[in-house]
Amino acid sequence: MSLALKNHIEKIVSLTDEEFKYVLSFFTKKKLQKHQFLIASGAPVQTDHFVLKGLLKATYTNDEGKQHILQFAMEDWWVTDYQAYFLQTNATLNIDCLENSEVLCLTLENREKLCRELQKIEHFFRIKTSMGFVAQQQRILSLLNKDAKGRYNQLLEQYPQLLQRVPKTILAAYLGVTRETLSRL
Amino acid sequence: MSLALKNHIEKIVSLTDEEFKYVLSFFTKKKLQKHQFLIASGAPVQTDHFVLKGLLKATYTNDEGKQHILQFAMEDWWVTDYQAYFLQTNATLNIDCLENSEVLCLTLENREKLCRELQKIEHFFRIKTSMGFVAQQQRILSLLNKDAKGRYNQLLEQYPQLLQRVPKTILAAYLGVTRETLSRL
DNA sequence: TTGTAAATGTGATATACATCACAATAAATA
DNA sequence: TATTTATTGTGATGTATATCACATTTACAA
Repeated sequence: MSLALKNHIEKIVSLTDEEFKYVLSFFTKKKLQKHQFLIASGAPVQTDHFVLKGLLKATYTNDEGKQHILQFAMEDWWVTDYQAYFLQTNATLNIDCLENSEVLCLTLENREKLCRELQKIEHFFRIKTSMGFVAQQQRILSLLNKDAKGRYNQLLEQYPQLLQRVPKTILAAYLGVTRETLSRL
Repeated sequence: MSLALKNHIEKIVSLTDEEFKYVLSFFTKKKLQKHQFLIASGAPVQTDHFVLKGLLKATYTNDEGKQHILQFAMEDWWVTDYQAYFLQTNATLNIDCLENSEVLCLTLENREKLCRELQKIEHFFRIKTSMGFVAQQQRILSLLNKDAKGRYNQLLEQYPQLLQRVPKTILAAYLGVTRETLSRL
């Protein structure tokens, strides 16, 4: 249900039913299977995505083939290759599904049109992005400050659900350690 | 000169002289000496800051007394303890001056008022924050991906000016290595 | 100028984590 | 169900970086 999006937006601004209907008309729904790619490195990035259902991961693979996870995205989260999306360049990230998923897609053009026409939505995205910015600062501090164990414990505290849904191999790639190290706790 | 702020904003939206005059009326100017604190850990965070002149660092000090640098801020950059600013809680960061500095201060109340009254400004902050978000994702990838040398080289490439203005001891705290390691390149 | 503090370089050693290797389960798929 | 493929644990060893210690240089202040 796209009610999820309405509830999500209304945590920041309230919308009439007509307004929300209008907002929703700018999105398209997409269903993906586990292991399917939402964004493939090298390809243009058309859309940002609000996750209705499922779980995805955004990863960067370096020259030596080592994969690092920039973010997870589950229900009510947004995910895309933001650098490529905002600058309209090709993706450097891969985003794929850890579970069957369902997302609402928003092109940059539609996002900007929506923000122009409904200041409430521009407000929503400004506040949302500010909160995302703060969350990322916390992640940076965590990487600077804490060792593997500390980062693992913090992740458990913040997102205990992830532990149930994601294999440890994958968690390790998010924490920036090898699966062996994580296995030894 | 606060022309710097006008030019800065106009990279994203254009403002008439009257509009800019109005915008500027929401800011207050503050001058600081080298070593002076703009934000002190534990105290409330009243304002966000646009740097007119000088150089500052935002740091987090952990339980063992080790200091990590979350960001530098020089001319045309914005800096505050964003978590504390947006959530109106006490600072967990310290922000102090590496050089004599001059900043324009904007309270959260004024920021929100300005955004409400002038959509252009809400647009400006939305875009600005989105770019900041992207820059931080790059920093996270750099911390996950690169070793000390790689991160150092990237910093040199991105901000060669910093090298002239900041002692290596301090750069090390930004890169997440000890000064000894950085000294050995 | 002289004295004190900050910044830098370098050695010796310790440690967290990576890497490689292999085995044991658990889960997905034919 | 059987067969393959992913996930996890654990040992042995290597390596980047931390830590501690001390000397040298540079900046700042009395």
